[in-house]
Amino acid sequence: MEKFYSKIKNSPLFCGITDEELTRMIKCFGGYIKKYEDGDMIIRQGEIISKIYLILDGEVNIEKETYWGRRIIIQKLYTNDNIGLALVASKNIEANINALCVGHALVLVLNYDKCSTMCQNACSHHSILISNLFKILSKENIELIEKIENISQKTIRDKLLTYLSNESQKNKTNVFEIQFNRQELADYLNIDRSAMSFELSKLKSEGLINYKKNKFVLKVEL
Amino acid sequence: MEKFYSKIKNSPLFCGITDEELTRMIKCFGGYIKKYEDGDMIIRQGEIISKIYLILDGEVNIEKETYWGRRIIIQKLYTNDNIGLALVASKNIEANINALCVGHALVLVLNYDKCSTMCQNACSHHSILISNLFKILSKENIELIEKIENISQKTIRDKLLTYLSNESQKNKTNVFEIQFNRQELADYLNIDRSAMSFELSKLKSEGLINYKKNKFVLKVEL
DNA sequence: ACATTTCTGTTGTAATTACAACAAAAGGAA
DNA sequence: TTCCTTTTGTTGTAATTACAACAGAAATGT
Repeated sequence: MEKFYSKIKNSPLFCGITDEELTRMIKCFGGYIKKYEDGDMIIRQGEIISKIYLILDGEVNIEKETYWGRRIIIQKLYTNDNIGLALVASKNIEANINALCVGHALVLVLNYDKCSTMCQNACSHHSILISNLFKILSKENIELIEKIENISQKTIRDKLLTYLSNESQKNKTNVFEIQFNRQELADYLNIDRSAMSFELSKLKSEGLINYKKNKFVLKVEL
Repeated sequence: MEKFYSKIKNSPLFCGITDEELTRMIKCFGGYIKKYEDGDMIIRQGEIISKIYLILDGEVNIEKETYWGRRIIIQKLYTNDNIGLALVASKNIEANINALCVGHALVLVLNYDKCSTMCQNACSHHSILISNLFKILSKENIELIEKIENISQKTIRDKLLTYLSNESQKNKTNVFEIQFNRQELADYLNIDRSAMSFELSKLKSEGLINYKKNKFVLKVEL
């Protein structure tokens, strides 16, 4: 556990918390590290979540399956991201998503219940943590709205251009790498993969974009 | 202002805060009440937001306009909801949405900056407030994911059935009223209004649903 | 190197949708 | 009531998409 402290300390979750406090907090939270393998479900739709999950290493997809069996990718999470954070605040709400491990992953698991009941006002660090939770959720909120923008476009072409434009802005350059492979991108934008590939080719042949594998160049500004 | 205290006190934002504390807080936050009329922009895309907006009365649409001029309705807010809460946490982020008043509205405006800088550790109520902010954002987060589920369905029919099913679950009955008129619902689900009307008629004729104006009966379970 | 698997691109067709134009219904104001 | 406006429903057509089936490229293992 101790060898991860430097990593944990640098996460947004524990931002502003000193080393000594961190040690106390992890004990107080009953924190432990869990290893996940490819395809493992970290959170399953319908579960009640009372733990905070912090990704120390690896990649996690937040997904949903439609009634008709299609996969929806809500978002992709990486190191320093929290999994299903919004679910811990409301104690009686069932998870509305699945969290799936992609490849290997290391996750710090904290018992939020323990904290929120035990140290209500006792621990000085508790208020820092809640403040961090607020900031993290804010960021996630803004990202979800961006995703809504991406998938709300009318045509495949518009979805791609909006998505690429948003990625370009986030990377602050028109040359960037995207996080999804083609199938994942299609499941993120809710479109057919082959139709998407076709449209990508068309955009390339028209000179609006260029790409090779996951490296993209956006040659137009929206 | 005083006459709104009972209303303000019952909002999730000030949940768990006593009357005396409330008075102090509103003063400390530089709180005031603002009136908006139909079509007024409460938050405009691109603005830096440092205020907390609490709807005391009325209806507010969170919208976005696409590059190609279509309207996207992200969500609809009512009394006790906060407008653009996620935007205040990150001080340098531009608003990614518009907040439009629908009809008349009364909004309590609080200066979050003032609070977060002045009473960092001084006010006991500050930590309660942050904790409330976390809970509110969590709920909003879950609602955004639900919206993503709704609009991620493949066909108009699936979008409608998923949306109505989710509404039915939230209302805990299969007879319920929806918040949108037809055009708004179409802009929420990102589909053409007339095509949606057509599909609604079809669903009704097939006996899967019934409706009259905004009153719906869902006769199937997804 | 080879074989095998996974990922990506291409094409044709049937299904679905957007759009426009219009009709019908509902609601408000005089 | 009548007129006018807004909202909702209907229909035909052109555009877009999903889907299936396949081909080619890239990655992986032996």
